[in-house]
Amino acid sequence: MKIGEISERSGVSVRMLRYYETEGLLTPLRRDSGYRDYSEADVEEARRIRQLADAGLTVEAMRDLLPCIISPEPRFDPCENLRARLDGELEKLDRKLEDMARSRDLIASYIASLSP
DNA sequence: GTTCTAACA
DNA sequence: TGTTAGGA
Repeated sequence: MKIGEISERSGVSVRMLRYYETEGLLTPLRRDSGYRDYSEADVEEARRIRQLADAGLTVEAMRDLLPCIISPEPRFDPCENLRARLDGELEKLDRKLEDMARSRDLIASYIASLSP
């Protein structure tokens, strides 16, 4: 199928689908026309990618995680680092949350000093 | 009308 | 990420 169809079916923009390909996350075949040719499996892969992206994960993190989501059940060999990776992402989010909380308090104090 | 690459306000 | 240019 062409890029437009997989885009609609996966909810991933055409722009992002091309970007993910340059990052090695998706590798569609090429037709003689030069058009990308996606498989049915690519649709599922694209949907997984969308979920990870929705979770705020970077392409780098997705590269580690995607191989572990192939089958919802068995996740052993290639996924020893999955826990570590997710823990790392969680820590990154925690730090971000702390920074945002500080910004929030700062802005709140500015507002408070506005009209006494 | 769709897709491609490259590049930008 | 969107959008646009210029081709195919």
